[in-house]
Amino acid sequence: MKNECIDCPCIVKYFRTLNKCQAEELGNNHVVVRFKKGYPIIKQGTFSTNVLFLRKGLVKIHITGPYREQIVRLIKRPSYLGLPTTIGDKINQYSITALLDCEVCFIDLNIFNRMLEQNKDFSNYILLELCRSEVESFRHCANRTQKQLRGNLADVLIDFSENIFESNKFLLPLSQSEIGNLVDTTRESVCRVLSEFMSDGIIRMEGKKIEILNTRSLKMISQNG
Amino acid sequence: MKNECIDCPCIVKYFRTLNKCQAEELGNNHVVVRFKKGYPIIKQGTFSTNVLFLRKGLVKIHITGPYREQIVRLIKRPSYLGLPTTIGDKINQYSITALLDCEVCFIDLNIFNRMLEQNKDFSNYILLELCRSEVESFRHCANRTQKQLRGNLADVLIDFSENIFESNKFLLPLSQSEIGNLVDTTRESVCRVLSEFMSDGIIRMEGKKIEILNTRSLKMISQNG
DNA sequence: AAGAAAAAGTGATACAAATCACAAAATGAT
DNA sequence: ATCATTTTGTGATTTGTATCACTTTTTCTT
Repeated sequence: MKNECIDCPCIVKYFRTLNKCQAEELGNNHVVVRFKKGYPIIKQGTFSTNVLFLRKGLVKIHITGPYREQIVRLIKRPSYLGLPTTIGDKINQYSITALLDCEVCFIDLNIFNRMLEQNKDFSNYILLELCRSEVESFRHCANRTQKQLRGNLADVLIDFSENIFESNKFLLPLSQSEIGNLVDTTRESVCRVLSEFMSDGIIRMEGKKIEILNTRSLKMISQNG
Repeated sequence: MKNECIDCPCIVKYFRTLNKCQAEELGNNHVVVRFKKGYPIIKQGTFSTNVLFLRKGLVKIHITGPYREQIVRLIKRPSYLGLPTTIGDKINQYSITALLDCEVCFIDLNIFNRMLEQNKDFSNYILLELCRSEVESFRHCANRTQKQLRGNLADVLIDFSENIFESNKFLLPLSQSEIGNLVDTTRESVCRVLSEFMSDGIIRMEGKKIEILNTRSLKMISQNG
């Protein structure tokens, strides 16, 4: 499963284009690991000494709450994974699981820290990343708790089409109970609302393939709960 | 309202004790502002070029959601305020309001950035702060959406007595509708549950003064929803 | 390709909390 | 001290969603 790679295109290439730091610093101090769809990348409660960078695929960040599993957010490439916990106390506060086949760079924490220290642009960039992601979490959370089911589901569908797949037609890589975990509801309720959306002609479903037929309606539903 | 202060004890003193950076760097590049209970310190959507440090008092972080006001968290001194937004895109993503009389240091963002650049320990400290607060947000959010009202209210009371006032007897600086905004429910429901807690002998109330009579019960309620 | 396991669909029922509607009490302003 | 305003307390009713129970369909395994 593991395979070393000296000249892999992940963050090295990413930084080269963004001009964020000397890509050379990484050298072969990182490793690319492939994860098949559905496999865990990080497990809540475990110890971590690597910074992860998602160079291919899509993952979910989820935490085991008091009663059910809760999906906090989805992250698509290219992006760092779990920065706050790796930089923080090293104990992973959440799990990360592959929703599609993924390729993840594991960067040694020492190297990462050296980069942080030596490169102002880079550390600035990381700081900004953290800020953005916290604000993002706030918004996400506020929306979810204030809207009701139809609104939240509409949001998920819109988000998928706009940000995750950038098309109105996509293969939803989540089961209905996973969608439930994302919008804080049960599998059954997700099913019911999706059926409603279908019979209202807002979406069309074929297995896990979803096509959004009426984005305007979805946005309306998103707005008035 | 405003008054300059060259030798104020806020962050200067704070850093001196924590040995996080040369307190001198701040010099008189910061200003202390006092806010009376109930007054807004930062308003969502406004532009900010200062880093804030709460040296006295208690504040709420709240965002105007699609339907109601939502309190994201309470912050007591000593603590930075709104770091992610000030460091980020400078537009405040949430409001901050004084719950008790407060004193806040306004530090010029340029100075703050210079400190970040020049002092490794300091920037490390800020990085850690950000990480901690993000993870904290996750947990808070997950708990709230998974438990039901009684559990959430119990949590708020426990949090107040343990972290905010460090005593079982406190003057609750929130109205019932504010508590509602904190646990995502209505004023009426908060009232009802508090009454229940009273008649169960778990708490005692005199106006806004709340005394916790049975912490064990509260923890039980917190645990099993 | 066949059988097992997981996911999806859907009705009936239960229930926590929202909403509405007032009255009582507390707090602030003049 | 008095009046106005904001908070609190509580009942009656509605409602969105959870829960339970079962069937059908899809997906995975060997």
